[in-house]
Amino acid sequence: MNKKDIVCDCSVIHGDNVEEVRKKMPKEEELYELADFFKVLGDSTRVKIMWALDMEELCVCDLAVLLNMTKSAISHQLRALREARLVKFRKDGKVVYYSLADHHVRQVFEMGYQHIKEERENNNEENI
Amino acid sequence: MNKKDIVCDCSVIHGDNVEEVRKKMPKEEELYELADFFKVLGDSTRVKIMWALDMEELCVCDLAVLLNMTKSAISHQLRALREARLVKFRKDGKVVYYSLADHHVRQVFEMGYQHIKEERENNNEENI
DNA sequence: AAGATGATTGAGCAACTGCTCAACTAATGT
DNA sequence: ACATTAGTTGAGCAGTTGCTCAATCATCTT
Repeated sequence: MNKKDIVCDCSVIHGDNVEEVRKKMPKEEELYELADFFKVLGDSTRVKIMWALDMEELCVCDLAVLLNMTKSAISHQLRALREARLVKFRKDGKVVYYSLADHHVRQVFEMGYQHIKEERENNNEENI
Repeated sequence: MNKKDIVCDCSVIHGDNVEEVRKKMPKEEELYELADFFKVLGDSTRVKIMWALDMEELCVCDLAVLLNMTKSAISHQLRALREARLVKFRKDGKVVYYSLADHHVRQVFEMGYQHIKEERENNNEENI
């Protein structure tokens, strides 16, 4: 009955709420996947790459020049983006062209951008 | 004129595209902020907390019980969420109640969830 | 005032991340 | 065949992150 006191050093305060939420929560596995999805977007280099690819299909070299980084560094990050299925690529001779995998991602992306934009505006007012 | 060969060891392949993209890119500062925003969501514990708070206002203790973690661990993560302005809180006596700060966040959240759901379905087909 | 409890905090440690460097593959051109 | 160039990869290192533990704060109860 006392499934609470395994780790937490407190008496249950709102047991009913907790149980209700527990029932409605998505599967552990899905939440991990969701966190991983955001984790991939949670790096400034990858954000820049994604933003660039949102505008134009580009090769590794282009991205390296654009972001002033080595091809190696870019390639490592592209790997993460590939594995997360956020970008796709095509080969043409020696050159590998990358582009966004998915319109969905762009939406999440732009919504996040909108959010921080609004945050900025709210901070600038600073008096309500 | 040769702003390219600072770091990258390759001749510019699509210089025009690169310059075009460079012009259109948001400010460095904003991209960092955007990455930080996603970084905060990019952890399974924080995702769980956010998901729980999306359903119900909860206190630290509730969250600790729900996720079977110490109050300390939860509190540390709530701090990150607070600083990123993703959650807000109110105090009632000793108890601190947390809830989502913003409807925006929920949207990003749910869109991300939808994305990984679709990914899963596509993977299950595996033959087109 | 003293004790109990919810919550926060800082130090410290193990695990993870992002870059560099060097080695490598693959395709092109001579 | 050889050199060149676009891209990938693995090891290694510095910096970051998420948890634990102990101490502390804040509020309620007695």
